[in-house]
Amino acid sequence: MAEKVTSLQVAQRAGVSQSAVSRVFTPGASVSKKTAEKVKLAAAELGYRPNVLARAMVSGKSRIIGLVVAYLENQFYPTAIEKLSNALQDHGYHVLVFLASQTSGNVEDVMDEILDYQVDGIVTASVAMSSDIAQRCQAAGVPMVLFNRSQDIEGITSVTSDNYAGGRKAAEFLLAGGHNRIGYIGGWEGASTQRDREAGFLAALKDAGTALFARETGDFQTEKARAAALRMFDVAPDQRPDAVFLANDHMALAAMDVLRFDLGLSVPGDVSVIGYDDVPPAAWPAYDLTTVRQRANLMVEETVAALMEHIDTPETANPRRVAIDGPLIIRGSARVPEGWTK
Amino acid sequence: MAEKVTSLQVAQRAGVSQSAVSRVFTPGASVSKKTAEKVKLAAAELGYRPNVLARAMVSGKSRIIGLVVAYLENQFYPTAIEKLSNALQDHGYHVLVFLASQTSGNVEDVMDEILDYQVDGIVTASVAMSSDIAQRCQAAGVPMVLFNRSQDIEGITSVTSDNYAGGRKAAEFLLAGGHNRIGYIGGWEGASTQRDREAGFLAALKDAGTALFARETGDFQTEKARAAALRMFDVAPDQRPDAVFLANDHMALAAMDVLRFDLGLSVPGDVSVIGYDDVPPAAWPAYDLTTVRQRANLMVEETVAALMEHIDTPETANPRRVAIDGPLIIRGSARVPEGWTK
DNA sequence: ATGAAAGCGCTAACAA
DNA sequence: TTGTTAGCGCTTTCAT
Repeated sequence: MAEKVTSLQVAQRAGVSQSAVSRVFTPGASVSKKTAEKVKLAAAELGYRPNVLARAMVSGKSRIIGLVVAYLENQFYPTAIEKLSNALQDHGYHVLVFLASQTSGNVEDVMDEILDYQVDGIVTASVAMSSDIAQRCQAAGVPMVLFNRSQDIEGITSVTSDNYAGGRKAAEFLLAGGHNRIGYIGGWEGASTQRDREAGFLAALKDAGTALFARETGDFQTEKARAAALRMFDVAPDQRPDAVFLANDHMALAAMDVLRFDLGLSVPGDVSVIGYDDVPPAAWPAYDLTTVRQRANLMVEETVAALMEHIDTPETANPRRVAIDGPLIIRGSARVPEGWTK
Repeated sequence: MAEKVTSLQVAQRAGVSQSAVSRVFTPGASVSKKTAEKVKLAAAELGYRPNVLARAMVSGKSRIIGLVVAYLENQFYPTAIEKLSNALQDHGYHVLVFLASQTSGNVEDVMDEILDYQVDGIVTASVAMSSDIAQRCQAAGVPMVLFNRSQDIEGITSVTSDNYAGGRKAAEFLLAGGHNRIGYIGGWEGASTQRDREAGFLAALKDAGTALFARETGDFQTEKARAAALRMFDVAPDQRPDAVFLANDHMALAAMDVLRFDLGLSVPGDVSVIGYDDVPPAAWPAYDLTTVRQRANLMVEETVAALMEHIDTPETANPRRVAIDGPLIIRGSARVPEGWTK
């Protein structure tokens, strides 16, 4: 079996020094055309490829980005991971995945593990971040960007959609549709997405002089969202909201099922439903969910750009909080006000 | 800012040799209780953590598993990745993700990149594998297991569901339901899952003396599956199949939408539909899809077990082809034959 | 049980 | 442009 081929072996075969080989495989190095060719030939014959780990040790750059994810149930994340991983591959980086679930300890432990791998940067997708952890990364000189979460921590870059504005859009649409018994089913209360979406939603309601009619929490989970929907809608008709905004599509889809199949209500005839994310199933005809789109492509682009900037030019890179505006995608699950078009 | 702490610094602070520190952080090494305590204290004070990359260089074990994925559209994969990553974390490994998409070159290039990272093992999820590549990995001494794909290559371990048996189950259920104009919409023809599912399906049909009524290809993609469904069902009623089996749920969901919303047909009144995978949306009331379940948990367990075996005891580990039987989950999208129960 | 010393495969000064 | 030399931070003999 073909054993590990080192740069030294290539050097010997090509009749050059080991460092010459190293130079040939280092983008910006100075080598003559002739040497380069000799080396490349020898390398090809031997099947040589540089050892990334050895390179990482001496150069201090592993070309690995640590990605911390909490859960993948919400389909927004798989999509985002795919795009993120792709974008980073184009920059010569690869993604090392860390799941911050119960079985593997808490976020703090995970961050330690990440740092052990000498990653060049960290992306946390929807994970609560203590300022303590953030500081440790900063101390270690490892840039971090929060994806789909913002945090009130000085000097930490985050990329989100404009959740506040998105919440407003949902409310304005419902208001324009003539609804006046409007409910809200929130996500996990610790999430900035939940807070900001609700804040925008409530602000727009308030601006219109309307009070929230009902509120429940679904914790971003299917079963809890179903339970929340039942609590809110399995009541006397005159106690029932005529519209509901849910903090994400995942919950909105579950709520639509409860409304239509458990309670026999019509959507949007009896109740208008709006979600947030615009995950693929939201567009499926069986749901046709009106929702605020998160522009995953843009969010990923900004994330990668920020990360590269922090890695390449740490001195000049300044932390920022990017909030990307997303459109309300008008479909059939909420009554369409006069003058608005799909 | 806290600079990088090395084992040497810890050693000096603890008043021991650098190798003593190494031993304390190496599970099976011999250190006295006293030294261990001194070292641990010093390490804690300094915030020392071993550098995984340096360890990998000398030990030859990176504790990194390369994962090659083609696409994450099919929701079976995100789920599987999450479980896989979790299981590997419990064994002290982490997953480095490689996407084998167009933008990043073909599978071959990706495999080279993976090997550059000195991974201890490779899992390929639904990726076509040439015997050439497989051999290169074997030559490099890196164990590989194929997840959800089998391949006719000598000596390569794969873990799949029992797709042939699953295909049979779908056919038998449809047959028992009294259907006699049965159609099949296949996935990407290069996939072993597609081939095996169809082979089992056709075999059961043949056993019953029934011929396939119609066949189309959906390539495992939403849009192509929609188009295939339209070709198959947008015809004169007497030319229309009364049942259809699709090679995965992703396509089955799309087909149900076409049937009900584009063509105004009733499911299962006019047409029975069966899918394969049992992804979460299959259970949603709006679809309530009858489907063959892939037991992701078991598949992941087997994958991890095989991988660990190949890594820990390469001599005694023998390649195997694991096919895990999965039940037919009877829901509402296909007529339930007398005597069968949900 | 512990320390000294020799690398793992590579990059990055530094000379030449 | 090239070769020589010195490490990167760690594990692992080998003595002691």
